[in-house]
Amino acid sequence: MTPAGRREKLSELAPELLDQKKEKKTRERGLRELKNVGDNGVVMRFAPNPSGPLHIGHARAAYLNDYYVRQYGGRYVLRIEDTDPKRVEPENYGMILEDIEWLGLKITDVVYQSDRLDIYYSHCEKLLESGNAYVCTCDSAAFKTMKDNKKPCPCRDQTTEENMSLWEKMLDGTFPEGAATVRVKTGIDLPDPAMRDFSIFRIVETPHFRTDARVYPMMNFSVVIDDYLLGITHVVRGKDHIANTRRQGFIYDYLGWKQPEFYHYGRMSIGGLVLSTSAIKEGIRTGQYSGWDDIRLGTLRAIARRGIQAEAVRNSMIDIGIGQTDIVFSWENLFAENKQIVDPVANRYFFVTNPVKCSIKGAPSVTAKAFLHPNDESRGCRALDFNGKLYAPGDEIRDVSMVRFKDLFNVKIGNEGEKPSFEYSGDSLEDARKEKSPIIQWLPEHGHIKCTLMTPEGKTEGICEETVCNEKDRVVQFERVGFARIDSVSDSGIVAYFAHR
RNA sequence: GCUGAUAUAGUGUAGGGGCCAAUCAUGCCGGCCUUUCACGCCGGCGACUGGGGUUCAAAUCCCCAUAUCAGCACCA
Repeated sequence: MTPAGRREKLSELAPELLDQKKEKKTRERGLRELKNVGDNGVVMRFAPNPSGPLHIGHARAAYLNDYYVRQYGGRYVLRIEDTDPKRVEPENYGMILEDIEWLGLKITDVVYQSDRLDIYYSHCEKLLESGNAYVCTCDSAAFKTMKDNKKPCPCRDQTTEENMSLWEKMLDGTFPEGAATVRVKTGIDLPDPAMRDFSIFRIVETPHFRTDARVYPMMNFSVVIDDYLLGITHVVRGKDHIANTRRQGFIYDYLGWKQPEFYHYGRMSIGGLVLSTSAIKEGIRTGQYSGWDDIRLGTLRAIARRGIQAEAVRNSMIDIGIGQTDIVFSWENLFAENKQIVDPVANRYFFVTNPVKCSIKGAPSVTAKAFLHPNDESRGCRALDFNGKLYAPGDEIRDVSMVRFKDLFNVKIGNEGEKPSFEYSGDSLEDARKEKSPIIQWLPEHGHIKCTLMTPEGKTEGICEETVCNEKDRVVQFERVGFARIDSVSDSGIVAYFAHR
């Protein structure tokens, strides 16, 4: 029974089921509800540290939080966590902002932690004064040994006055880097070693280009202060922070503050890809990668360059959701999302690899018309002139006796001695179908341009239609090859980056 | 080692005691449509980690095992 017949039959038997079916189809993707959402919606945050541009892992955090802000309304705070002078570089700030722009996040507030050191200091002093923190001057390795054996270090018993004076010495430069740290008193005999008297401030002598401090808060401290002061209501972050959440709980308690709601999603590994910023940096330095947007990388700028749309990334991330299961990121699924977005808009063009110039005997000179998009004829056609000769894909005219050049005509392929010969064989599409001739792409003798198709595996040289020059920065579909973003157009030809089939 | 988390088709997800011989997407296979091996449409394939327990009833609750992951940094 044909699909139409089925539908007709169903409408006779049970018309209400037709609607049901449609409903299923349009089911929209979504995430689970958040707990304790107030009348004013939510305040969420995205908090990258500026050690490099954003990558696909950041996109998950960014979009998950973004989703809820859009869902419930409220504010979305971008917080630049730049409290490690050793890992912040000026150019990264700009790249992060660009990446966020590309992602299309609904950011409402932007704060830099390096602007807020005084706030952290004053709250640290509160903890010191209430006896919930102390300045530890032990060697870090020695402390670790004591901590591992549930033994308190001598500094733990210092008086408030002693702690305050040591704190002053941290700030005024008396202590060199590494000589002192502030610890929260959580309990040195806690069953979980990760909870025991962890550090909340340290001395770093490396200069910071945005501030001239030498004492910096540790993430577990600054995050608590900021989340509370900025009114963050819900935090969605990776499960690598699950211990941090519990650590931060101590600080919330000591300060008498209520915690936001926390959600921790599972680890996401990205198959066959270098994500570590330090490794990428090294690769760029040695010339192994062309830059942060080298298409072999998982940075957002790299996947953007390949023609992956931000919306496709968003859909993928929402689809993955906030489950705590560890997952393997699927390029396949991302590509499918991207295709859904890009297919209706991408113009179609011919791309020919390994081009072979063919003279077609007995063929009339014609101008072929091919739709820019087969499902939207209103967009018009490309015109491809044929004047006796054309370029055919070398690999596809071997071992066949007849082909149809798409939108042109049929050609019989014979073998005269060593060289194949080509003979016009009519315009009839039916004939080609009858013969089961492959329908293949081709390019005019004049009116084509060199085109290099870049893929993560390497480059493919070929030629494509001249008018592709007008598609710079857009995604096109090279028929039977796949979708690609036109990256550059010059006299020497076109460079396109392959996205996916 | 200690602490904690998680385990549903190849991949990602839904389902949180009976409506589950388990959802949806992707993938793969077959068909239809088509001057692309695209898109669209139709059909099919494919999974509850294992073992105990609770219960009339367990993918769902409990315990154990196994596996994986995370944290135990003066990084974030």
